Amino acid sequence: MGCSLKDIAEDLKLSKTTVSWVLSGNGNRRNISIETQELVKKRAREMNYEPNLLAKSLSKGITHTLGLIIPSISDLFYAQIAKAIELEAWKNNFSVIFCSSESDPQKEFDLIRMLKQKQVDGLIIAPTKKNDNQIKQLIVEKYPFVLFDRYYPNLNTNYVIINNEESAYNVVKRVIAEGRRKIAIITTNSYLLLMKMRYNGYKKALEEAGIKVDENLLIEVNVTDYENELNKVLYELLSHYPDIDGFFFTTHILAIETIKYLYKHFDNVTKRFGFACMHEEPLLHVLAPNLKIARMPVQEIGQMAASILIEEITMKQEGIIKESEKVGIVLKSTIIE
Amino acid sequence: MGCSLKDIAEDLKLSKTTVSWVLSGNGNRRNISIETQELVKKRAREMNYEPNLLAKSLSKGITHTLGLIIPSISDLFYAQIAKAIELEAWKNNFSVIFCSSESDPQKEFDLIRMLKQKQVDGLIIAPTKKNDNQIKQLIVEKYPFVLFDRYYPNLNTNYVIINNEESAYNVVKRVIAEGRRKIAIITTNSYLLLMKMRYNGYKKALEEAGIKVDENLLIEVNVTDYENELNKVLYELLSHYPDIDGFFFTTHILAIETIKYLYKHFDNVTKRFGFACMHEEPLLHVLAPNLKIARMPVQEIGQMAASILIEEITMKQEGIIKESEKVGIVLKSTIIE
DNA sequence: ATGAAAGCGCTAACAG
DNA sequence: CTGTTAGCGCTTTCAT
Repeated sequence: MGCSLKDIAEDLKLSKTTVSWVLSGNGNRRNISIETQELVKKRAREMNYEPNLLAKSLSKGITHTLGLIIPSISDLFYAQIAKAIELEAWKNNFSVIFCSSESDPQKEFDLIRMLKQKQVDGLIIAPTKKNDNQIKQLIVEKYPFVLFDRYYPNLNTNYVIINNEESAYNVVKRVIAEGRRKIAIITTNSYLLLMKMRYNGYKKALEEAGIKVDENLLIEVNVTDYENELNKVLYELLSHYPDIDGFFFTTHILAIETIKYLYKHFDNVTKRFGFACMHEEPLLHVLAPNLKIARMPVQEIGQMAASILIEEITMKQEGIIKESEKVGIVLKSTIIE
Repeated sequence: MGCSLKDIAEDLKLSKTTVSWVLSGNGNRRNISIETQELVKKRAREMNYEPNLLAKSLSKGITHTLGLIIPSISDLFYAQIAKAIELEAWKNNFSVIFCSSESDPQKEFDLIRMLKQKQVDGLIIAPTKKNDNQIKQLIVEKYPFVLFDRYYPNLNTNYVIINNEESAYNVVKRVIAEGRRKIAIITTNSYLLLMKMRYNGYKKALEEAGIKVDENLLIEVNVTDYENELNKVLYELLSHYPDIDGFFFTTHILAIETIKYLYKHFDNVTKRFGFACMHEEPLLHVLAPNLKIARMPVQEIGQMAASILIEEITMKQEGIIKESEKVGIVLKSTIIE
């Protein structure tokens, strides 16, 4: 169906080389006569020629494709970042294969492997695992990649994260400033460093205000089943400690579910409770106007991650090996109240 | 870095052919001795062999990659469908390159072209254009693809859509049943067939209830700038027709923005107005408990689209050409009140 | 039971 | 200015 370089060459009684030069835009640099160039281009158009990028990639050793691995593309936070990544990639003539790891280490492993086999030029990963040999392996192989959202502080990698501790601190501080004293923290995946940091921020804010940190007000739920789990856990929490007057949510998903729950079971929700959460969700602020939000700079996260990666790929491609000059970026959230 | 078939073959003093047979799992079928098979596999493991899928694809003519083109991956509706597509693809050993067209016909065009050049085995598209030559071209070329969300009724293609008219009708009917009589419709992209269908459903519900359809209550906004536009337009609408007592939104985005606006400018929003909208958004229902929703079967849409496409690709691959036996699927929404 | 060789569609060093 | 040739890594027909 599709015609190839060879077809054009034969048709024109030229060599594949010549045709290749002009069609890949190197006609002038290679001193192909203008007439020949025009001829080839014209014929290519007539024959509806489309280059086979697969063949080109195999030959040149670059696919102009990135691999993106995130917990789930249907999570708005990651979807927004994915969008920014895609845009930046498109600007640079890259496309992206997107993969949801489902927070499953095994699937993450398989995905990375598959993407490497498909010869993507680089990876952007929000890793799920605590300590990862595969990541170390990537480093050893000098495979270009950048981590975001989560990272490994003791590994020398590119990464883009946000100021988690500070954000949490700022937002909880504002809830305290409203006069709330008994603030519960709802969290998940606490084995992740970023969650620890958010907890630390929460703690710091309380301590600074002279409030004792109460372990009983720390609630952790399992992400995979939070809808059910939260209902149960919140019920217990609020019956044992009916004087709770505030919540800090370490993710927007937890905020959504909890506020839903509260609306179902309490009146005057926003009078009774103060709220703080990480990441903005469109309607949350309407529902709880007193909510303090640390808004994530999603565009920047995606844009930075992609451009850092593409930069590294390009360098590598051109043989410029700037050994171990990895870039780590910490972006700031915006506090909304 | 990575080693190839050839390396293993040389190392083992075997031919590439033999190594290829066993590593691609065809050892038995090709009568390679068990010992040789074990030997090869062992050595491959030791040498950390990973197949180059690019080369394999070029050779076999199948990439096991799909292209997905949607208006925007950061739109929750599309993100959910994308997730379902990805899952179904993964099950069948396919991966997917995702592309946001930004509702820009030119970008859509370029994306389809690029994906074809990258030799994706098939496309899943939520097309933006009214009438599309490129789509017709795909048909001529027998390029596997499936449309969803939007489609071209006069073209013989695979498609997966929902019962737009009926959904709109059902949901508006319920608002009327609550006693609302002056129901405005907020819509966008009315050139799209699916929007026309939703409008028809709205109209049908009104007419059936003996309510005159008032053109002045039909508001269309431009998606690309709806935040600003909506504010202005709603202000005017509500000053001219202060007795409006209900809204039907043809997309969840419009619902979100409008309800935000209403909460800012009115008290007793849910007493004063009845609401109906297409597609579910988590918090909307909490904010407006009287909202009638036509919930889209996002999982099914994605799952169906992907499996239809993969089915067709597989058929084509195996040379089974079931000429023009395209499948069109109309899924039903679920009404929530 | 295994291998030689051509081919997928493109690039690029080298020749002339 | 243009062509020859080998090669990217894998598959597959046809020999042996």
